[in-house]
Amino acid sequence: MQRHGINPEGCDLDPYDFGKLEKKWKPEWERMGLYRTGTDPGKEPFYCLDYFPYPSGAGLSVGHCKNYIPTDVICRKKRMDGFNVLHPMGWDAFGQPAEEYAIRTGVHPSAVTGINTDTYRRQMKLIEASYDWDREVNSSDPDYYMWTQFFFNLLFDRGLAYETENEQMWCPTCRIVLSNEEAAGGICWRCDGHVTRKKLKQWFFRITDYADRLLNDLDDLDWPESIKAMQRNWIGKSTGAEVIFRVRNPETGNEFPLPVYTTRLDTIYGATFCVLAPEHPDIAGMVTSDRRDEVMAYSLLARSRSEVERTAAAERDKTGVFTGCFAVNPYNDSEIPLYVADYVLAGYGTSAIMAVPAHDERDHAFAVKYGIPIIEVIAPGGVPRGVVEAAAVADGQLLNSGPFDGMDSAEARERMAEYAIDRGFGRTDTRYRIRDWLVSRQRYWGAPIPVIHCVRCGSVPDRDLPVLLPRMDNFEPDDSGRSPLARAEDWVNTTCPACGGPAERDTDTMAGFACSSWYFLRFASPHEKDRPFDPDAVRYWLPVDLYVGGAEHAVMHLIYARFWTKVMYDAGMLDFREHFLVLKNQGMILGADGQKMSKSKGNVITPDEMVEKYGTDALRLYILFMGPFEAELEWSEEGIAGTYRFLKRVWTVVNETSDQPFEEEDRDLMDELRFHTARTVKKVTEDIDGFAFNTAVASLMEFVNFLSANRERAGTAGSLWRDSIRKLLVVLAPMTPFISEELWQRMGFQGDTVFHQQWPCWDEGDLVQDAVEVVVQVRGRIRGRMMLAPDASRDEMCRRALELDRIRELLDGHEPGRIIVVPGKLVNIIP
RNA sequence: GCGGGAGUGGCGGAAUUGGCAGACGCGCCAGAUUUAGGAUCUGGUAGGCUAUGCUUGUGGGGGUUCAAGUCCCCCCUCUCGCACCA
Repeated sequence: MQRHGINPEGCDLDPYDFGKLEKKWKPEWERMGLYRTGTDPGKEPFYCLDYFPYPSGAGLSVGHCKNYIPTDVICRKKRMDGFNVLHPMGWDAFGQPAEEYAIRTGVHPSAVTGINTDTYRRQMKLIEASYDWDREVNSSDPDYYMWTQFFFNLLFDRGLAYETENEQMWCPTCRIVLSNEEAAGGICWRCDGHVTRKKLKQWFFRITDYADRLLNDLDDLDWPESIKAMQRNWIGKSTGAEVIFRVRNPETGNEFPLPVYTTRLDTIYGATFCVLAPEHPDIAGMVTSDRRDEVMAYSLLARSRSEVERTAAAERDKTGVFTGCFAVNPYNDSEIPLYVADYVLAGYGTSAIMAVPAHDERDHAFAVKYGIPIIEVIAPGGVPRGVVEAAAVADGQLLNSGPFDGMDSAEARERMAEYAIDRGFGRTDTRYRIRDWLVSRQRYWGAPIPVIHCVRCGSVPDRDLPVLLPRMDNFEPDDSGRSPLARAEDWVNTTCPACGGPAERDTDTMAGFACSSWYFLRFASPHEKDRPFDPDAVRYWLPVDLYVGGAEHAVMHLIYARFWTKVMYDAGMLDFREHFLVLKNQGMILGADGQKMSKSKGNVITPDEMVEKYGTDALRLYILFMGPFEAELEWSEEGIAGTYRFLKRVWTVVNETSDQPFEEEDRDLMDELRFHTARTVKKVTEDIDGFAFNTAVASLMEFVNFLSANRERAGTAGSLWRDSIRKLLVVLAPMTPFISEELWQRMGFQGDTVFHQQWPCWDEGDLVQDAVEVVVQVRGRIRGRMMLAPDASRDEMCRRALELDRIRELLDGHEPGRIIVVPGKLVNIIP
């Protein structure tokens, strides 16, 4: 070992051996129960939660650490700040991958899940994440999922769960139906495959009833704007009007009411055709016999194509067919043709529209293609723009609109709605894009839907919970849309809880997002036997103070869970409407090649290999230091080597100066030491609280550089040096626990562990320096510098600046015209 | 198209009530030490020039100001999310 500094020759330091420290302190901390949830009645609660992870077979990569290490630092600091901290971990353990693996290998999913959770737990302990493992939960455990089923029943009892048969989003690869959120863009969220449709009877949760509250309550949440924007967009509130057109079949003379939804009622005099979605339920009655074959063929073709095909085709070209029928505009009794076209979506509005080609781009494209008239009815800014070439979508003044001519769009929408209400053919209406939450899944490895189907009583909730998942050997799904559970006949056949007659169990399981919609409540009292949670414990710990995870669940987990909380609030079970007050999304860690880490690309870095090579402390510190918490960053092995070197410098400087005589000889050094120590403590405190871990580490590096540069004089600063080391170790401890604890013990500081120390304060007085450098500018350009007292007067600053040789030279005898002075910082002279 | 975020050295990034651009780290260069180094230590490191100084410089172009990475206007690029939602 190379010797430096002041140690006498031959007295070698033992080198920084992270492996030895980890081996020494892990069992010691375990024995002390350092991570147990605080119960001190005199302390404030702090609940910090990481996203509920699905334990995949691949284990954790360093990317996951970007989530778990920062929250761990926050929790450790909060404990030192004197909070009772709840920092739990558990497993979102139901789900497809374990089931797929089980099908391939014949190992039961519960066994697969056990292996995977063991790996996750081991790795989380490897990076020394300070979870209270006594509170671990597992959503596939009957003690847990019986309460997921309990909440299903709660939703059922409150009229928020219903069964309906319809065309559902179906992923042919996963052989499962998907919720709207899981099939965004027609792409399956799990396998990225194209989604098709399948007609099935499924359970839904009525999340649309809560759309307005889900939208409005977003305003008060401290969440990333992007997530809030995504949720607002997903909920998609729009205000408009529903107007009833009459459809006349010229062949039969029959008339049908056709409600359409529009946000542009002001353009209704420009409606020159109407369009039904191919899925519209009443198509059959609104087609003439000569058009029937063509219309039905079109409707069938449209419905058979995947979402992605339909959207992609639609971007190229609009298609549709004439039904032979006509719709009558209730405002002016004009008769306009009725089409079926796939650019009108089923499931939104009334699945039928009035088309105004003059003022809607899509209608315009369709009208041009099929030679339909275009009538201009809006003049933006009072000037008709002409609508032959393209639609004019802006608001403006009405024309060609009978009694409404000359009105502005906004006013016209109101007047025209009143007109429709008076005459009984329409009303104002609010619509949302969000659809009800399809919750049934045709899979084995999930929480069974606790419903019994009885011919006499219908669908009856099973109150005898848990409804246990039956043990099965073969649970491979098929293309039928029937769950594998349907094959467990002994389990399926049961008796009706209402009438006692023979009945059958529902054979679907719940989507995994049901399990994760309440787990944050379970952690408050994870071992509660007779109820999902202890209300007192929930009142103490909830809402969650800090929730951290990736951005990928913006419109899935994060919206479903908010819905369940509101339902529980309505049921009187909770006294808050939102459970995640502060949400933060960590940025992804990319491979060294700038690509997403993936097994197939071979660029995955595991914490295991990094801990082996550089130690847990260096890994933790690098994750914190590599860049802003929210930023997407590339992994760099040179980077972690850098933080490892830093830790070695810490080790050296503390050990080399640990045994100092207390002689107060060097006043300058003492002042500097006080200044640097206070500045570092302040910066680290504020940066950790502000989630700016990278700059907190940078300031610690600066501080250690300062100590290192002065280590030969350490003994001349009296006890101050030792005090600075003490504070350094305390603020370093949440980030790098092992080296901090070891050096704390070596220094012989008071207390059983560095983690039981109070977080240090700083004295603002220490931050005031005797002299500060003041910049002197001429015309905004720096021409000189001078040292002055920080509280020097404006006059003194001016005088001193004008005395500088360089400045006199530049002024060349001229009087300065104007002088701007920023006290303690700068003087700017304008000649 | 709509919505969110971001453009700063060779690289990751600092700096926001407008006040020294490039903290800290990586990489690189030079030196010291070592049998050796992918170890350690010291110093240097935005570009240009006629180099103790001057000048240019935070995606581009304008503007406000004594002073702009930061504020205002226009534009470009990247990125993420949504996308025929009437």
